[in-house]
Amino acid sequence: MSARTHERLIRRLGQHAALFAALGDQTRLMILVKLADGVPQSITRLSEGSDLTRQAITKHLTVLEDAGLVTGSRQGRENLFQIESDTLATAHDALDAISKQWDATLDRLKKHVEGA
Amino acid sequence: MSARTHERLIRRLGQHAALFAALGDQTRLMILVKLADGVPQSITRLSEGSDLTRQAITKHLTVLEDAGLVTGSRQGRENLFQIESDTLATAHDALDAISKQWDATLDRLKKHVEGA
DNA sequence: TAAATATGCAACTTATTGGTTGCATGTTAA
DNA sequence: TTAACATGCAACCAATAAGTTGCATATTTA
Repeated sequence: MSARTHERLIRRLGQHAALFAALGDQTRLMILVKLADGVPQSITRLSEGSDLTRQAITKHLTVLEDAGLVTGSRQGRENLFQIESDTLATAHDALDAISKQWDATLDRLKKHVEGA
Repeated sequence: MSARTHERLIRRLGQHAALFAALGDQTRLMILVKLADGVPQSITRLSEGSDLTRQAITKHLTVLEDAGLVTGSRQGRENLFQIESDTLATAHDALDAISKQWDATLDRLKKHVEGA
């Protein structure tokens, strides 16, 4: 691996880490699940049924928005949030990158054991 | 959604959150990448090339192990760690669950717009 | 216009995380 | 049997995260 390739890898890891960190909270996953039906929802709406305060939910939404997982748009007195499926796909691909590398190793290993 | 289904969902979200949280750190992703070539490596080995202390790496390995992403086994005076690809697949599936729900919504939406 | 609604902003508290240093213990090799 | 090596354990520190309360502001609606 060249030095430049290595640098790129590091940078990408940083972005991915931020993404996973945003996903690494039960409340935030719950918010994503609520938004996964495609209907944009207000902060108050997203707070309903939770035992947390509206402000806590707002903070979580900020984290999700910074990670690019949701976007909010002010609509009158409401701030409607919706999911960003592309970013979700990015996280998906990051896991693929690691697991595929591992799978490739597994293949080589299997062939080796089989005497191929 | 029934109350029991809802409980299960919550429990699963908790597990998934822990998994993503473990993935949500640059140093830990780096460790996983190092282990992704399939060769079990000692703590000292995994610490080489990092500007962190061995103990810091040890802590990260503990987090990864608690999340089920790696396992360590003592071999003489070394503790050799290797990746657990199944757990990685679990995280993968969790993202699938959310993004597929979103994709389904998108499909319905598209059909609706197309007047189908 | 006045009341109700939805949100934003800021200060503050507590718990967790990421990191360190120092020292003890077990293992291998000269 | 020492010396070198690999790790484990514990105390400690600084920064960040998660949550709260209180108050201000903008937007509807009766």
